[in-house]
Amino acid sequence: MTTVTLYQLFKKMLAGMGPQGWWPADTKSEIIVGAILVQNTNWNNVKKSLANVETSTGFQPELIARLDMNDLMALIQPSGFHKNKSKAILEVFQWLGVHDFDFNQIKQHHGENLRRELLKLHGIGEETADVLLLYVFDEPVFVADKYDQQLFTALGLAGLTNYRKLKKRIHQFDEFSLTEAQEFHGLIDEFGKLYLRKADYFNESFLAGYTIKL
DNA sequence: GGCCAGGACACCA
DNA sequence: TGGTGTCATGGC
Repeated sequence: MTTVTLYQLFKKMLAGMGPQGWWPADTKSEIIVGAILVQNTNWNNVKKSLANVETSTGFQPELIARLDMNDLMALIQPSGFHKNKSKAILEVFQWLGVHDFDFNQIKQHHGENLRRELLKLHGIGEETADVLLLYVFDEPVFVADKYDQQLFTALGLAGLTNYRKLKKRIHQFDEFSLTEAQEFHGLIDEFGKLYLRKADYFNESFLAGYTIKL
């Protein structure tokens, strides 16, 4: 058994898998729409919806904010939950529009309250809020999604049964730069798809035999 | 043909 | 706080 720190785990995964280039999108608007659409949904379904939204808006935030709810529902129908998700998308983009879709201005205006403000928006929960902080607002935060919980459980930690419990146990995240934090989340999710979907897969991975100390 | 995917929310105890 | 049902679609 080899014990690693969180940052050592990141380096190990980066060496084992290579850079993942997350988030896979060309614009911040595309990241936001994708982050909402992917909630409990396979990315392949999300891609169909993203293509529809791109065709109709070019991911111009002003156009997305002005979409008719029914039109938006039709565009994102392939990725499921289109009623909830269309509402979430419109709320977020109308909220962004208050500050002219200027992400730096929004960040400055809300300061330390940015995460709390994001959580007030309907359809934005803890994970999506952290994803937006990490990939849209350039804050090096840790995203504690289901794959993270499974990974850290496989690495020997007990009791990580939900988002907050894991999030609370991550103290020493300061050593991660922004790009490293973005890469780390991508690595963990891609690792999860390969090695965590079934119980035994982890033991076949390059992390078998490792434990983590937080 | 059932299961599930890069969650969130309302409702309940 | 913590657990459960619901929301929808497409791939396997």
